[in-house]
Amino acid sequence: MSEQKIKNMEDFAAVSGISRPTLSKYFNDPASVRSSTKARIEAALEQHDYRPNMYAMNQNRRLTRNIGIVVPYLADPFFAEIARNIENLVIEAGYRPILLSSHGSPDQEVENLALLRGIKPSGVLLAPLGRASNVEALQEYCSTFPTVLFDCNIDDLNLEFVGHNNPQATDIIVDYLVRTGEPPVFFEMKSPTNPNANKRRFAYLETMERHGFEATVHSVDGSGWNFEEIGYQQGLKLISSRKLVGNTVLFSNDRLAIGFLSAAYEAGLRVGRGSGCALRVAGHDNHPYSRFTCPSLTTVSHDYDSIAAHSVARLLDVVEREETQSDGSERLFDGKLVMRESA
Amino acid sequence: MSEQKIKNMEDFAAVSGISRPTLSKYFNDPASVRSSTKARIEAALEQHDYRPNMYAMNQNRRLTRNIGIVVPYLADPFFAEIARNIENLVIEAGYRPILLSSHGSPDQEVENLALLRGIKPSGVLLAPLGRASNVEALQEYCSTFPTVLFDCNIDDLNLEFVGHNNPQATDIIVDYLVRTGEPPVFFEMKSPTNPNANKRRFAYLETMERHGFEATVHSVDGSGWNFEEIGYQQGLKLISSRKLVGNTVLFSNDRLAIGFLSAAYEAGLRVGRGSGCALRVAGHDNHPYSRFTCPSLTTVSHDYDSIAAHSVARLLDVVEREETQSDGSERLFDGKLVMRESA
DNA sequence: AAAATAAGTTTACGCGCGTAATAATTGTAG
DNA sequence: CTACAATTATTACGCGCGTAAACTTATTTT
Repeated sequence: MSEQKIKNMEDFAAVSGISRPTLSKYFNDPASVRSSTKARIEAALEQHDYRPNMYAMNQNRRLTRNIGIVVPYLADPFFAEIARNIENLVIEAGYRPILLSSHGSPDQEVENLALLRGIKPSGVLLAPLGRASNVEALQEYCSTFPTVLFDCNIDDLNLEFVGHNNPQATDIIVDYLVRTGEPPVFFEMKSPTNPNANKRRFAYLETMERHGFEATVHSVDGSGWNFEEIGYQQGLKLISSRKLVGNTVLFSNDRLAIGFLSAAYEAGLRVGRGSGCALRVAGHDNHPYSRFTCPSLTTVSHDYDSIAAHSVARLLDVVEREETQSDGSERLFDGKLVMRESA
Repeated sequence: MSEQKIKNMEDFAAVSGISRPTLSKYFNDPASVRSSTKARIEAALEQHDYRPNMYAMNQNRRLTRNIGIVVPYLADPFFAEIARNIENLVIEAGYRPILLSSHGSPDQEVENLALLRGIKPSGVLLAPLGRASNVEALQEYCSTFPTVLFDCNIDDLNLEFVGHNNPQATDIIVDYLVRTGEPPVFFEMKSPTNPNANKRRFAYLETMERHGFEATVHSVDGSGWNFEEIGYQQGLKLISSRKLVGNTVLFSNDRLAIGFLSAAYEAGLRVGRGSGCALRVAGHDNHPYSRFTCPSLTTVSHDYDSIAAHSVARLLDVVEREETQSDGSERLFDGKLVMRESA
């Protein structure tokens, strides 16, 4: 490694014997130069350790190769996992992911998009908060760059969406519960931010009707993103007041179920499929921690891989082929039943 | 909102009636201009919606006001929580956080620092992987910008560090366990990446010796970041082979304990403080999910708030006052005992 | 009110790289 | 070996903003 200080592309052009415009081309897209010169450049790069100034680079480029990823709440392992998958796919495709969390706050969500706009991203993958989102503001920003929504759709935005097939997922878990015992009651938060919860309730009601069973919905109080706490507190309340109907509970998501299982344990209620059990519990999402609850949680999994892969693929299609962005089209992936011990 | 297109600071200077250099000063630091002009600028901003081009801005600035935050594994809620706290503090201080996860990979860790170097951050808060880290590479990069280490120290880097007081934390949890029942055995991974685990084992051995008890360490197989899985699998193995010594187990971290509790439940082993219980379990970290285990997990909490606040404060001290970075100084915050039901 | 100080304006240049235009070179096909 | 196409080199300009210097205006001090 030679010790001359290479502070810009001009210097590097000098020591590498390659003209600056060609270097510029190379850094923009290594495949765009002849393979022999590519080799020469890369040899020189190993010797001299130069990296183009990112700010100067992106100032005049139309394609920054930055991809924004915005999730509603990164401290939720569910989103952390999806984000991790998406990040890797974005990197593999030769782009640079920029991961932002809205921390459950609509203002932060808008802030994140504002930041992204300043960064002139090639595209953005957005999992919106949902009903809490500031739709007008999002619309404003999302019109600035190619955007694909994932996990949670907002119809008014009229953007491409890829997500989970909530009706189908609800179907298979309800079917399973019905086949193996009593029909389930449904446990949800009264006013969930995420519209998936509503879709699941609708699907539950519909499926129950089709089966000819009476549906029961427990809509509990609580707001925010501390779902386990809500499941725990409201679960305790429901159990101690003996208002819980039936012996099978389907939760609107795994995190509520995780909290509830903790409450059931504390209340001495045995949960599971066995004969000695008072209650069966099932969830939605296949949350990373649902394997380790007591008992392990029967749930229905998102097709994480497909959702991540398809979101990224669709966005890059729009970005690379400069496709006109199709409006409001939806692509849903089926859930898979995950049978564990809780139901 | 007027509809003239304002595409750069010059245009905005024209419509706002303020000279471009003054605007530049304002955007660099709003407090650096007279309050009357600040008001005029902000009034104009509401009318015309202009934001300076971030790339052009940062190209020639020495202080980009970007703060890099690198954590080893963001899908771990423990780090997600710390990162969230730190992000908020950084924003409050008027800086822009850029959160990156190393996803458990030393290469990714180096990649992250390389990316940050390209972004010319004002400073970086780094929670390294630990023993797996590529120390030489980190050293190379961290000499480029002010860096404060948190959560996990690497002595060779000789950087400022703020973290958890592992010896003290181990002391209080062992003390508590000893006071309330049998002395604990220690459960850990055989070759943990995180040096905190080693510090905790040392502290355990020392504390046990001081108490005059015989120490027992179960060092189980397993690598990677899927700690719950390791705690579960190895826990099952230990339980079924009846090799578990004593009736009280202290885990090197909560995630292992969470997995183990799942195994114990499955094996029909009742965990807790009560008379009908076969086993007491305690952890380290006060992981966000430790409240919701069955039974809830007795553990010792990091002083999250202080660690986050102090890391940020120290970094900004160095950044703003251009202090020479003190070498290798350590600041540790005491843990707090969290008594729950598992021990 | 005059002097001293602080803040803003004008002017001008540079940052590092994108990119267009033209000339020179290389590689390939006939 | 010649003719052609595909790359690369040269040259030159612009992007949007930071910033320095000299000057002018507004505010504070005495």
